[in-house]
Amino acid sequence: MPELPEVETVRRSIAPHAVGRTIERVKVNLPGMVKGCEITYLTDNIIGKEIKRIDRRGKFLLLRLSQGYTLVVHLGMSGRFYYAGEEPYGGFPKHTHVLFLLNDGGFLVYNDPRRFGRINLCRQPEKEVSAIRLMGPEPLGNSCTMDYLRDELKKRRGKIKQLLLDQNLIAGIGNIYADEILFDACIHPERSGQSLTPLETARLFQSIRRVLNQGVRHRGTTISDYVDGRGVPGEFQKHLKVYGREGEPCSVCASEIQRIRVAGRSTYFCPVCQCLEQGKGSEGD
DNA sequence: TAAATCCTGTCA
DNA sequence: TGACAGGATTTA
Repeated sequence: MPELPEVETVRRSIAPHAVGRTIERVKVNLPGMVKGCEITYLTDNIIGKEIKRIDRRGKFLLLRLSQGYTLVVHLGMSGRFYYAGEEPYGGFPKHTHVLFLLNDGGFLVYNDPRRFGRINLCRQPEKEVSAIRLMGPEPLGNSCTMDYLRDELKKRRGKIKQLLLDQNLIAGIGNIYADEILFDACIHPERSGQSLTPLETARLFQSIRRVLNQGVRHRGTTISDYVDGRGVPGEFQKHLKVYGREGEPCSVCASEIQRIRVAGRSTYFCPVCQCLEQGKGSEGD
């Protein structure tokens, strides 16, 4: 579910209810969701800590706690992380795996039907969590420059769609936004990254920033599961140009949107706007 | 580089 | 009943 815009929206919507609060109790219903540290380490050390700040790195939420601890949360494919002012009548929903009771009587709720997510407590996530350690720059930050993108595309192999999904190249892009970015940049998802012309690389760079910013502005994309930190769905699904639109007319040229499989993922594109031969050098991949 | 894997839920 | 789903890691 959650890509950069969704995780960023969760961060922003949860912060007003969590920052400044203290974690009074923690309840782990499904021990398997705690990965990367011992459960007892988490439960023993998190009690009494104040949530000082909430950061995001790629698709990770980082809850900075007092005394140097960080609660690391990844939502996987179907995870939800939200604030609830009180326990709902009839109890928390199915698949609520971890609960944090705050000192205002509210809860931070971690719910994940497919269990692909993870939670752990550590002191230096940027060093201890390898996915974060190896992660590429933030596409909406200053460290991700066009020069960086051009140089990386030059040395990597593979299709551009797959490269956009690689968190070690650029952090936070997932299947929906990769397709929307490539449509915005008029680049076929199966083009090899190395074959992009300087002009196309420049377009891609702009499209990454533009589309992700749009996603954040519309508070994320809700296809089915995703809700923000207060349980509110996003709006960007109303603005998707290609993702999930197989067979529908392209909003630009009215050609039928196609669906293919790239790197094991469903991939939607316009065969005319994103022509495979556009600016193509020679090779395939 | 691709496919299998971890899971449950939903839809055709 | 089978295919597929917003992710990431492991394996062949």
